[in-house]
Amino acid sequence: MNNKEIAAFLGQLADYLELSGANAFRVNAYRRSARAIENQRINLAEKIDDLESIPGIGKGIAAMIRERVTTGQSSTLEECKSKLPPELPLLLKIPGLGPKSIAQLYQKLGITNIAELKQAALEHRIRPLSGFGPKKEEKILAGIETLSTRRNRYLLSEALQVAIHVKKELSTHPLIKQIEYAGSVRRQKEIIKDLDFVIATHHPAEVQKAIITLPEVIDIINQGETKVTVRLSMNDLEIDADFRIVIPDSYASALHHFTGSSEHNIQIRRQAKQLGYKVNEYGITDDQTGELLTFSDETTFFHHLQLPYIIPELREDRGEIAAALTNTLPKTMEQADYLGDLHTHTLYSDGAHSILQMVEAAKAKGYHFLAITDHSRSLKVASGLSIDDLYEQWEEIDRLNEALDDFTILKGSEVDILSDGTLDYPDDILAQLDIVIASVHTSMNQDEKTMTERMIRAMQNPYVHIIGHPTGRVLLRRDPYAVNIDQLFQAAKETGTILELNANPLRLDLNDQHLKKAKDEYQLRFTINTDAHAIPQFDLIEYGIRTARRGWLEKEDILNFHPWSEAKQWLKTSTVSSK
DNA sequence: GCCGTTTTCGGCCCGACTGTTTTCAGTCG
Repeated sequence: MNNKEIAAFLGQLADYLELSGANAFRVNAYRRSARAIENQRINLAEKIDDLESIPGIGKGIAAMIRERVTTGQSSTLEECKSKLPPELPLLLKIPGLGPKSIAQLYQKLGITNIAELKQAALEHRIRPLSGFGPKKEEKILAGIETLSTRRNRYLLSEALQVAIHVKKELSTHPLIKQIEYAGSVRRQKEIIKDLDFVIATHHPAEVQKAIITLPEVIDIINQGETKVTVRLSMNDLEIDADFRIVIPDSYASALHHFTGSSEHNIQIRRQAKQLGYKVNEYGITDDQTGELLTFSDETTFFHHLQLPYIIPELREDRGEIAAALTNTLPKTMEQADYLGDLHTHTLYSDGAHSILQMVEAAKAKGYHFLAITDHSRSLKVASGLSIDDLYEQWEEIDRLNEALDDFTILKGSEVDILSDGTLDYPDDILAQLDIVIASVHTSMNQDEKTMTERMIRAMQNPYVHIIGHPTGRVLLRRDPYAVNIDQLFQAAKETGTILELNANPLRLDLNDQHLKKAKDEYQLRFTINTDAHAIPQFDLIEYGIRTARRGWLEKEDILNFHPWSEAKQWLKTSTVSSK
């Protein structure tokens, strides 16, 4: 049983407890413990006797985890399940419905699932309950409809496009002093549910009017004095957006507050409390004097809490406050220092541009090197290169390299890992390449043992330098391969194989949490590449770099931030290598 | 249920908005 499963188990307990009217702090204790476990570096099953050393886990929860891990059962969970219908927690997903309302619906009307709730609402049977009325009834019906029909998860790249556009539209407004998108988009999370904006103005009423009359607004969901929620439609994409309006003095605090994450904010407020302060979206209040302090920017806000500036990407309550207190935050990498892409495709396989065109685009971005890594021969759907094609490509690269100063084109391949873990080119061919990325593109449904062994076998090949998109997920479309990530990392460590962070916003693979784990527990090294199939995709590197920041990586950990003469020393060396 | 430079009890982050109320509970972020 892995940490994720244990965390899910505790989350399930929290849901049931909440629905049965348990003390909110007790419920919260379960949720906190679930979160603490998700962030644990060590597999809990191996730490089963020492669970109480994890902050947030005491005797009670530790005992429940032990029972669940060792027996596969949980008497507490069984008891909860025997008292409440199994589908009741699903009602928590309906917007506007919380534990109190659901408990009442169950107790008074015997509602146990969404279908029954819908029926009761349509028959106006929920109206007489205390706290319910016609509007609530309508809201519930709308919520059920939304749940079943509307898309409410977006790629970072999709959400960011809307956020940037709206920010630009409003920033020209004469009464808006400052505007920024906040929330998960600013933290660069890979999947976004809704947008958040913070606006500084002395004229909230006029600004509100400007917001609700934006051409993208198709629905006004909430409207208060300082907060308005709307539904936006742009590029065939509909997404909710919260706007928070504050006076300019409060802007920095509000920006921090609405950037979150909420778990990060809780930790910030705890830190503040220890210093005798109270933090809210308007500023920091001194407990002694009652004075509200405001800040010109987030940096001075953090400094007042005796912390260095923490970049938004790190604000996930994964230890950033503790690291800030000890000055051990990762050094922030900048895109300007990225020296070259090591995973790109050209017309030779399924790319859209020639080698020369790709090289010119790379030079224009200020790169110093570029690896051409077209697909290998068996990947027919992507026009994989035969060995003869490869020879032809090498000649072209040699010719181009001769004409280039201060730029190096590397001969590479994204070679397929065949279903048995062997590679799609023979070793004598691989040995002649500057850079070999091995990737899985076929038989993606193998069981965990088979897939893990397959990938490890590929890493054991002395000519494989990098594993491309190691988990194979495609966000919102395809699950990762069934691969044992710890075994994969261990093998990478033993074989000296570098793991890729594929920067395409559909992949972001490895993800932030994997990166942190791979660095902390296995001291691995990484490469960030776009996998560009066309020139504009070079720009996707920004998603990779920001995901790497979320994974607590630093320049030093990443191949692409080093000059090629240095970077190539990182690659696995083989005695038969011709290089 | 967890926790302690406020230490074994009594707190636990903080505020906006809605829809229901007749002063506020519930939900959300």
